[in-house]
Amino acid sequence: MLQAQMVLPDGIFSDISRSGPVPLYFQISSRIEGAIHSGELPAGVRLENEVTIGKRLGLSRPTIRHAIQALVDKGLLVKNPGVGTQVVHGKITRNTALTSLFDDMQRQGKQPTSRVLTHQVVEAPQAVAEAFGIETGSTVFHLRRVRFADGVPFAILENHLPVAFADLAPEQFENDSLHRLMCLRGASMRVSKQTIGARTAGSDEVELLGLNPGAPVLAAHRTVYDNSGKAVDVGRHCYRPDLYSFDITLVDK
Amino acid sequence: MLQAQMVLPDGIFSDISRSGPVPLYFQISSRIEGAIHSGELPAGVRLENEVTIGKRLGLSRPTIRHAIQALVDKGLLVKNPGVGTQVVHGKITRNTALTSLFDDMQRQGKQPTSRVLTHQVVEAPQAVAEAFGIETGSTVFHLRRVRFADGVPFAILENHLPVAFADLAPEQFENDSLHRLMCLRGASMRVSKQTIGARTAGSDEVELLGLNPGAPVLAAHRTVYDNSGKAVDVGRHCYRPDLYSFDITLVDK
DNA sequence: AAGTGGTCTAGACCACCGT
DNA sequence: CGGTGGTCTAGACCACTTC
Repeated sequence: MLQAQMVLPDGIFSDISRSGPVPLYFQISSRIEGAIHSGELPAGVRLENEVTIGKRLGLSRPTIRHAIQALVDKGLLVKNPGVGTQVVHGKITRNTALTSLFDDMQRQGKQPTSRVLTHQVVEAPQAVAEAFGIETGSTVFHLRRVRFADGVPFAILENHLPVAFADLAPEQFENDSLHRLMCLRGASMRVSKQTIGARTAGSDEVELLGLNPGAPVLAAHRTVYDNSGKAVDVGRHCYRPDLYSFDITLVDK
Repeated sequence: MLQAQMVLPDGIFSDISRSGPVPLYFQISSRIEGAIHSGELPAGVRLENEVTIGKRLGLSRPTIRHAIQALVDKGLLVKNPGVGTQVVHGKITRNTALTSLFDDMQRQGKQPTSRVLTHQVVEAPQAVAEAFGIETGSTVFHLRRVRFADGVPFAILENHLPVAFADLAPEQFENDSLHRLMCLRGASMRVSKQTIGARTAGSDEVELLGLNPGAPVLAAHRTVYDNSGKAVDVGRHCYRPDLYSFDITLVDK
C-alpha cells in the first residue's frame, strides 16, 4: 500500500522572488525544510511529484529537482524511482559541518571562550610539511588553545597553520574562532578530512580539562583544505566526552 | 597567478558507452576519479572548463556538471566561480559510509567474524519504540554481537530491529553482516544518523574486548532509515580505539 | 496502463574572477 | 575584458513501481 500523497501548502511558497539574489532552488528547498521542521509536512508523507510542483510554481523541473536533491543530501527526504519522495522519520540532527565550535555553542546559548597556551612559529613536523606541500624544515605557525563553555574547559585544540597567519594576536583567539579569523583573512575552508577516535587523556590534558587520571577523551585529527585545494590547517583536537560528541548524517547515494 | 589548466587525457574517456546501463555522468566521474587516484591528474591542477569537456566528449554541459559535482561532493575536487575546478591536495580518505564493518575489513584483507551474545525478542525500550514509531510495549528484535578481526575482538554491536527480522538465525550473523542480511530481506538502509563519543569501558566490555579496566572505548549511537523513511535499526556500538576509528570527509556547500 | 523519479539535450543569461 | 562556474528553461525518453 502506498503512502497517501500530500499536496504542498501553497502558503509556504508565497514569497518566492525571482529578482533577488537568492537562487530559486534554494528558496524552494528552504521553504520545504521549514515545513518539515514545523510539522506542516509530517514524517512519512509523500510529496507531490516533481513535474506537478514545477507547474504549480511556474518553475522548470530541473529547478525543482535541484531543490529536492539538496534535502535528500541533508537526510530529510528519500526518493524512490517509480514511487515518489517521502519525508524521513526521526529528529533532524545537524550534520557535523565546517562551522566552528564557537558557532555551535553560540547557537546553544553557551558562552564560548578560549585561552591560548602556545602561539609560536616553529619548524614544521614532517606530517604538517607534507600536508602543506612545503619543504621539510620550513616554518609554520603553531597554536594550542583550551576551549571553555560557560567557563568549563571542554577541549584542547592544537593547530598548525601557514606562517602567514602567525601575526594573528593571541588576544584575538580568546573571543573569536580560528575558523572566523581565517575567513576574515581571505582563507576559505572548503573541504575537511578528519579521523575520530578515542584514547586515554595525557597528564597535561588531565590537568587542563579537569579530568581524573586515566579518563577517556574523544580525539580527532583534521586537515582542512581551502578553495584552491591546498591544506591550510592541520589540527589535533581532544574533547571531554561528557561535554562534546560528533553528530553525523550519512546518505546512501 | 592562476594554476595552469590541464587538458584531460583523451585516453581515460576511451570506453564511454551510451548503450549500457551505466549513466554517462557516472562513467565520466569514475574515469576522472580514477585519473586522480592514479596520479594522471596531480593534486592542484585545474581542469578544463565544463563546456570544453562537453564538446570534446560530445555531451551536454549538464551531464558534465553532474559528473564533476559528484566528485566535489566526495571532496576530490573544488570549484570556484570565475576561476575553475581544481584537484584537492592530500590523500583520499574513504568516507564513513553506509557500508558495513564486514565490507570495510574485507577491503583491508582482514577476516571478519562475529559471535552472537544476545538474540531474542523483547519489549521495546522507549527510545527504540519512538524511533520505530510503534506503541510502547510492542516487541522488537534485540541482537548483541562481538565482532572480531583476524580473531581479535574489536567491537561490541548492540542493535534493535523490527520483529520481522527475528527469524534470522544466530548462525547467519557469524559470517555475514547485519547490513547485508537486511538487504537480502528487502530492507534498504538509505539514511543513517549517528552520534560518536567516547567513554570508559564497562566491566562486560572490558572482558569481551580484552581491555584493561578503565580503558577508553569509542562509542556510537546510530539510527538507520530505509527507503520509505522509516527507522529499521537502532544501534549502540562500542569499539576498541586502538583498532577502529571513523574517517569523515566534509564539504562546504 | 499510469505514474514516478533518472537521465539527457541544447541552448540561455548571469555573477564573479583574473588580467 | 574574456573566461569561469551558477542558474534556469522546456522539452525528451527511459526504467521502475504499483495497480
